[in-house]
Amino acid sequence: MQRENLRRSNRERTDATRAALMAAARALFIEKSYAETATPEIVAAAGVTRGALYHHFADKQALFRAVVEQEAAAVAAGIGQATPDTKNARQALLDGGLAFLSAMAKPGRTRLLLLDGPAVLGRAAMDEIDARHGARTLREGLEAAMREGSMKPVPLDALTVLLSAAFDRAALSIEAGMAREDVVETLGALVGGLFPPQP
Amino acid sequence: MQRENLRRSNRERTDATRAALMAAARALFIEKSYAETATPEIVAAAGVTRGALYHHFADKQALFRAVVEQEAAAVAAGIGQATPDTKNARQALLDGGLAFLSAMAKPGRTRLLLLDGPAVLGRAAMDEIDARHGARTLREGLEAAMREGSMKPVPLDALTVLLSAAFDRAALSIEAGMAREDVVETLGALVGGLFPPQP
DNA sequence: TTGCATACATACAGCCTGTATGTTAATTAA
DNA sequence: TTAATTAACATACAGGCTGTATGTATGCAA
Repeated sequence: MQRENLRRSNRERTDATRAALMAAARALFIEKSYAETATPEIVAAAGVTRGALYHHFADKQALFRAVVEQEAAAVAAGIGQATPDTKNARQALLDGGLAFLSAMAKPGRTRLLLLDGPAVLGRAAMDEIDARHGARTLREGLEAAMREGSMKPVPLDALTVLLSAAFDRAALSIEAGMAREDVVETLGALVGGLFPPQP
Repeated sequence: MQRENLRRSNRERTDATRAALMAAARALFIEKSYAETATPEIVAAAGVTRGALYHHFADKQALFRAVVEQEAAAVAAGIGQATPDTKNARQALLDGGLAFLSAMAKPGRTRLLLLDGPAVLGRAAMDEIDARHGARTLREGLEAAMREGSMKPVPLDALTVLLSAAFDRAALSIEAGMAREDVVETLGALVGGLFPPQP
């Protein structure tokens, strides 16, 4: 009856157990927040014991970090896939932004990446995480636009961070019920304002 | 020895105890985050017992909410004080933004209002809190600018939320070590972009 | 001054996290 | 192939924390 586990290599068992833990944790963290989710619940949902959890992850926070990291990678993948980058810089930026909003529309991602993530891991850690995954997209888009000369020259790091914050809040607001079209129009105005009209 | 408390009215005792609890909690929440601060620490720092805490606040989260509310009010007061609103709409917006950044520079405010607040109380609750205190400033500034006709017409709610997010992240970034002048310049470009050049 | 409400202090129950210890199966060395 | 080692768990335990229940003393109102 338990035999299903027996004839698997260690590597397979590890992968399966970690995946089960991360899936269960993800669902609960989304449903009830990190703080209100207890490890006994997680392991029950994953069908393992707390021993397995603490064997594979240093502590509850490490499990959370793994989930967040996986989610950030998924968002980055969603954006990268939807960006054929064959247009002018301004349009590419907006298209990337829309892809970001679509990716963030998957339920729970805003809570993991924008609410609990910064509080549990710290903003510096979150910055590092999405610098490693997605944020390059935005930064490179802005850099390209500035080099091409169509955009006002402003400090690149600061602009990346501030626009990123606006897109983050855009995702949050849409999830909270604000009209997506209004949010998108406003993002367009914000980004468009950085491109002076051609004489 | 304990006599200092005895000859005070109930109202005075309540005020003093609540203030002591909130001050102690504020310091610890800032130093170590909400999650890592235990109520025994708080009451020890405040010089009372947990009985007093749970007499005056429903639970730990209610104490946190009171601290956050107080802090939001302080920020709003700081902004309101520094805004003589005698200039054009665009300059008034930027001045208000600078006042916001100065107010948020007080140590710990970013953690309370921008990191732990949204995670512990939820973004909806935070929105409601600073709608009740500060956010009106920004919203009204934008509304004035749009009515005056100098600013592009965009959905007001969306613009308020997105610019607010940018200012929030600006405060966070400055605290994290980013050059304030770069951040301010970029905010100026972002806001300025919403004002089309006069022909 | 008598009775009730307020402002606490103390004690307790349940839960949660992280660690220590034990057991079985897979891997590696001989 | 077998012996030794390590990985992958499961179980038991120690401390700490939260919220509640209960007890007590002081302010206040009649």
